[in-house]
Amino acid sequence: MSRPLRLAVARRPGRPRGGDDPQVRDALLEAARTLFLRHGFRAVSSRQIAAAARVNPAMIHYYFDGKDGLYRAMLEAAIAPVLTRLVAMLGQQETVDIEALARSYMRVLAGNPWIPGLIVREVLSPDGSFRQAFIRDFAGRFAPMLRTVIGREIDVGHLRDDLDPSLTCISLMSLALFPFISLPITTRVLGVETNEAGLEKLIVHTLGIFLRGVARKETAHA
Amino acid sequence: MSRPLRLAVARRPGRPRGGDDPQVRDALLEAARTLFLRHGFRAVSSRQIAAAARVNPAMIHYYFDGKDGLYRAMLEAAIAPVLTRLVAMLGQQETVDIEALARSYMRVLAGNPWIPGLIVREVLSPDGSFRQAFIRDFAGRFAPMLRTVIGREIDVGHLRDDLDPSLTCISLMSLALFPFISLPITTRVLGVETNEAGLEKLIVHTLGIFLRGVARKETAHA
DNA sequence: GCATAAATTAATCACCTGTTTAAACAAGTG
DNA sequence: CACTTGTTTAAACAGGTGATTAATTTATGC
Repeated sequence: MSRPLRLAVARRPGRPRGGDDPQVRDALLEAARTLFLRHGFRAVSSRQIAAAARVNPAMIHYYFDGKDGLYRAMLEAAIAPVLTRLVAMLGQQETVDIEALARSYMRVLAGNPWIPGLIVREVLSPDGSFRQAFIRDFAGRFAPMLRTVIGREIDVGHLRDDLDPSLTCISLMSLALFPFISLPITTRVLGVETNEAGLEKLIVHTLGIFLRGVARKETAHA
Repeated sequence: MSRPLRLAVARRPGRPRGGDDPQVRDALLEAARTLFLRHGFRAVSSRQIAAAARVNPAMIHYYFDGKDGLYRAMLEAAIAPVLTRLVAMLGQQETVDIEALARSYMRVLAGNPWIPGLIVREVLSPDGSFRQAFIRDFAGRFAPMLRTVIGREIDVGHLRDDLDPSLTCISLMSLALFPFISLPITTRVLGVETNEAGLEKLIVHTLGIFLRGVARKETAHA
């Protein structure tokens, strides 16, 4: 029992044995993702994040140049994969099937439950700190793309010709996104189920509403 | 020029002449509404509110027992009138016209632009501090009511009989609410207009999508 | 082996937070 | 007049904030 403290301390000062370990950096990113997305940027302190990552608070400044930098890094790490996949999905194919697009979009939201929360907190909230970047890097490109696709469908005659493309965009986004951002409420006041079967029912229902809502009279939904 | 400071200070200590002035209290409530709804609870300090109200910070504790109490009072003052009106609107009439209901609901949102922001920040955001009360006092009553109304319309045969009432509720809320909470984004990426004409177009468009989406085949929309 | 660089710690910095206190002043009351 | 009550102020309080520093330990290059 000569040096009992050694066992309690996870890591003593000094350069670690292994080469360059991304342990500390990754632990900080993970803790930041959990805490920032749950409680928001201002509500979480650097000390809390460091404690959750079992790391010294000074490491935040060492690796990310402060709390702001950690936040930015966490946002990029969280958003980038999904974003690029979604944009690629829309950019690859020339003929876009709106139904398939909405379907995979909703599956992405259901598969990454932190996305709706992030959108609500950082994009839709007044003063959302990510709003500007979100508009520039994503919405600014995605929304006009979608409008173009819808406009073409209207011109071709697949959709009602009295539709406004922009407003139809909004309706589609509303139907596809809002159910997920309101999930914490609707599960409690409407008893919506979040399992796989419930998700599939939601998708089918939503697509049913939208497709009937935009279809020409002759082209009634199957 | 014996006591020049008197002119610079707006009010010296002591009981004011008039009876009980609600000036300070109201000034605090107004400043709180402006700042809280714009920047959120945590981002605004007591000193900022007091400064905006041109009042000593201690007045917050004197009148509202602290920042929390001021927040609660501000929420109640802001929500109560709209809330009671909306619930009364749904409770009075026995035969509910869904189209008229959605229409007036959207007009309320458009007429009180701070409501969408408040819902996003305090209800939909994770850790939204108003979420519990919102569910208990409003959504918990409003949503089941709406579901009942929709379910009856399905049973009567006005709507498709393969519709799920709960999911149809969500679709209606999505279509009616989301365009307003996403307005700061869509105005910039889709150029949506927010004037009276644009609002009317949005309402007509949204109702067109929804009513066609839920209508039976025979009962095609006008 | 020795100097240098990298990684980590404990301690501390200046500042801001919500709140509280003690006093000052004005009005009402006897 | 004295006394109490209500309102307001300036000042301070205890605690938390992000950021920084100096010291410490280890790994690496020569």
